[in-house]
Amino acid sequence: MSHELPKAYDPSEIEERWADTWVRERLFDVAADSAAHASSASFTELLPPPNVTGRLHMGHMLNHTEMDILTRWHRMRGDLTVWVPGTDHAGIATQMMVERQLASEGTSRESLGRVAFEQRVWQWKELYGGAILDQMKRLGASVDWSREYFTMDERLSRAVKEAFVRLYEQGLIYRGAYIVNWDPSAKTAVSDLEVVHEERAGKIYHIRYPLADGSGSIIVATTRPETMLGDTAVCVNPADERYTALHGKRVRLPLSGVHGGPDREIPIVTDDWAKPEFGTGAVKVTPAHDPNDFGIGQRHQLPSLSILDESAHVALPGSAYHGLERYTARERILEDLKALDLLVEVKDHTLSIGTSQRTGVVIEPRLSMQWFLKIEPLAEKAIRAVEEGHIRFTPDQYRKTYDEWMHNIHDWCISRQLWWGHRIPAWHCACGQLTVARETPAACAACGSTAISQETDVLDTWFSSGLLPFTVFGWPEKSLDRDRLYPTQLLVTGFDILFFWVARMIMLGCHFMLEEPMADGSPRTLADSVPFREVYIHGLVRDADRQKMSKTKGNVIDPISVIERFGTDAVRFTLASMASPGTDIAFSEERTDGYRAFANKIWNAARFVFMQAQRAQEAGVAIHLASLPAALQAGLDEPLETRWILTRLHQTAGTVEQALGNYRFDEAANAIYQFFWGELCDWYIEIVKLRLEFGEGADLAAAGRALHTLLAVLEAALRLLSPFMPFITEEIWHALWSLCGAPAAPAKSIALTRYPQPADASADPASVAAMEQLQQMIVAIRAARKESGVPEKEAVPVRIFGAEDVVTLTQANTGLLARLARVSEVSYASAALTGEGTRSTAHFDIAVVYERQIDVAAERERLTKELAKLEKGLAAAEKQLGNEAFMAKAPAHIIEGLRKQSAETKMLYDKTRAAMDALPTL
RNA sequence: GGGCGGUUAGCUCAGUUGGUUAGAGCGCCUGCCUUACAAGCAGGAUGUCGGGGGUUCGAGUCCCUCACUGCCCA
Repeated sequence: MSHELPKAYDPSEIEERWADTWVRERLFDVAADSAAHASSASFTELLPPPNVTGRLHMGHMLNHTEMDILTRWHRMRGDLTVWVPGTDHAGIATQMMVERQLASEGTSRESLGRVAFEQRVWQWKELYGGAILDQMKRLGASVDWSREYFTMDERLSRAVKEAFVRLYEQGLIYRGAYIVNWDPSAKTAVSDLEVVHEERAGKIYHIRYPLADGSGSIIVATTRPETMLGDTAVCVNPADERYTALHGKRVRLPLSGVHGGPDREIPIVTDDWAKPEFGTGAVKVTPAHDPNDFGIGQRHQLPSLSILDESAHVALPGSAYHGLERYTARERILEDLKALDLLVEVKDHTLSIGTSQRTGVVIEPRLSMQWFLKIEPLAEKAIRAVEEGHIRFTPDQYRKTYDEWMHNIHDWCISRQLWWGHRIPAWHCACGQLTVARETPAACAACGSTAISQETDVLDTWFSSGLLPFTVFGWPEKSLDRDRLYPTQLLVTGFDILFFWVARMIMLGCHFMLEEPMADGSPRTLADSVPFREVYIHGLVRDADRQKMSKTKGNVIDPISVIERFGTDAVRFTLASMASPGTDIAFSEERTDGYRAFANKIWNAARFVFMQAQRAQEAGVAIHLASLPAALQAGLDEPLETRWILTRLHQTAGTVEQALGNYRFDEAANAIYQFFWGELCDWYIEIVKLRLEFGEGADLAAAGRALHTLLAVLEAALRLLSPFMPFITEEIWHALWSLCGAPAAPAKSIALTRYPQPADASADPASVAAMEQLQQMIVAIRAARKESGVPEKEAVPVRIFGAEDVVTLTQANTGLLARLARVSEVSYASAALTGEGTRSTAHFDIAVVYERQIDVAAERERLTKELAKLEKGLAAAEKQLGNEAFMAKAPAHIIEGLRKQSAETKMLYDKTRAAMDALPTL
């Protein structure tokens, strides 16, 4: 009993079934020892770990589609292929999520306490953390689930601790009070990268500060008047002559008195940072709340006065503003300044404001004690790794972006004041000693006190994810995985995490792995220390109008819902076909609909082939599926269409091979699309119908050969397509192998078969030229028929004029002309054909013999247009050929080509002219 | 302010080191239910390659400039 495909293509049923099967059968797991012994090339990829709180969006879908195409391609080429999935604990995001949940229950993390809160987050993770990976399975991602990780896993946590301690021991981690970006909502420091700068309309205020000696005043300009409570100086440019007389004087800072005491006196200092042309040329200096002012403060030994607490409320006991939120404080201060007549001017001003990437609130620069990673020694190696070509970027332009950033990098603030994350392995003692250790110490290393407490800060999430390329393979332990799978081959990601993640992995990978010997014990070079050898950066998925998707705009496309409507295969193919390196993707449903139609086309082509196989078997023709590889090799005695389709398969495999090697998903997808639909379905299947004659007296041997070619080409085309459309190809492929009732497919999955290589199919370039000639002729006849008003079904006689090769070709393929162009009879003319119902090319003329009148006016219009076009081409060619410089300098093949083309154009022009003249005048 | 892209058919995009008369999909127009597929088949229309200048025998492709537009960094 042969496997029958249902008449209707229904992706949802097929896809869910196979997605489950692939995971259940663990098809893409690679055992560690098989990895060690494999002699083939390895292809390892790390999935950019989605946040455990995440939901799949179109960006993931693009990323996963591209990675999966490459993974499946490499696997089918026989490489040792490992794609490692996992999720990121996502410090702030997850903590916020759980805190929100707690709030809805009327409680908070503070009332729960740290330990209980952490437990609560783990519970949350167990319940909801798998959502995004479940969604991934629906995409068909062929990952190695046996290697799945979570960044807070015991094993990875140990590695994180080890990395931290080593960096500390190497003097690369230090702790200190600096101005950091403070998120007053999450109440934690964040790194420079987590601050999003945006332009906002604001105001600049000119405020008069009276001189302490009563001799006058100085006017400072500021966009943040509330910070004046923390001013410890006023600064002017030393070269600014307006203020020379004030150098060294002091001002009395308005509103700064506490407990009814006097206002503070602060000095006027000179520093180049004050720009004479900005505002009044005099700026207030608030070292505790502005990074630039902090610099001035350090240069002039000014005190730092913190006046805002961790939630950005004024913290200045005894002050009238104590306890006010920062913007309320601003209003009150402005009112009071006005009342004192100290607010000189208020002007509109566009200011660049930093907001928190996670919470969206305005970042408050704040002086606080934090842990930093000294970045320059790491950056140096990371720069060199790319410079020396150990890591290649595609598109190449990102190399420059990377380089630029790496050269202007600042120390990385790695501590976060959160409860969810890798807690920093450092212990404080009352004696002031800090103990950094791999294992929890029993006592203070300096004074022996057991009253030590662990640092409350946790590490930036990106610190642990930056280590992943080696920690997932077991670092710091030695392991087979590490020897065999590091460095990974490729990283596929969006540019948005180029700095967050890609750059950090490079720095940390080069730093840590350089110390690790190779599998054979030899020292590792920088080339083998890199976390990956290639980085492919894809664009953004936008909506159909090229708008960025955002929740506020309400134009977010949910991949799962699109998948439900069109099928995963169609969505994958859409993304692949539009994924041209360096460009964003405007995701359109119309286009997706088109690729669902493509899937449907494939489905029906398969149904057709299977029906033919059934017919053949009923007629007693045996089908030998084992002979399919041999059927891809055709001798010159095979029919033209056989040699042609095999040649095209050969060429298409080559195009796809090259395209995928260059990350040209679009070219690869389009080549397969064109081959499958435009050639296999539109031409080959139509032609082969002629051969599939299993009736009485038919040539069953020839029909059997044609059927085997058809089966072989279909089977190869499915393999070619399977990385792009894994589900439908899997379904049809299995159906194909059960055709003869022999249920043994050569593999558990099409994904575990061999990817078609050009040499798998024989190539006969002459067949392509001949076939093109025939195609042109058929198209010409169809057009002429239409123009003469021949009903679709009616067969008509055709006259042909052409050289001997044309005659030979048509004579050998009359059946083909009859079937595809409904030609009842061919006769040959001895002279060029003109007149009604005629079509000409440079090589032949055809005329349909049909008595009905054609639309002379329309025909005249068509010919006129045609003539104009030919004339233009002819003129251009003649001008070129008449150009002595061109003739002298252009390469021979160009000249030759142009000559040939010019001659053909001339011939066609004459024919068209004649056809025009032959039209009856009105 | 510094840097990097983009501008090609109605729409979304290709166009390899400059080389013959610029392509695809969708959409549009016309005719067909030809039993694998109407989610289809066949035929057809559509471009001063953003403007200007330059290099070259030859420019969509290289250079300069202007305009518009997007992004990154400060």
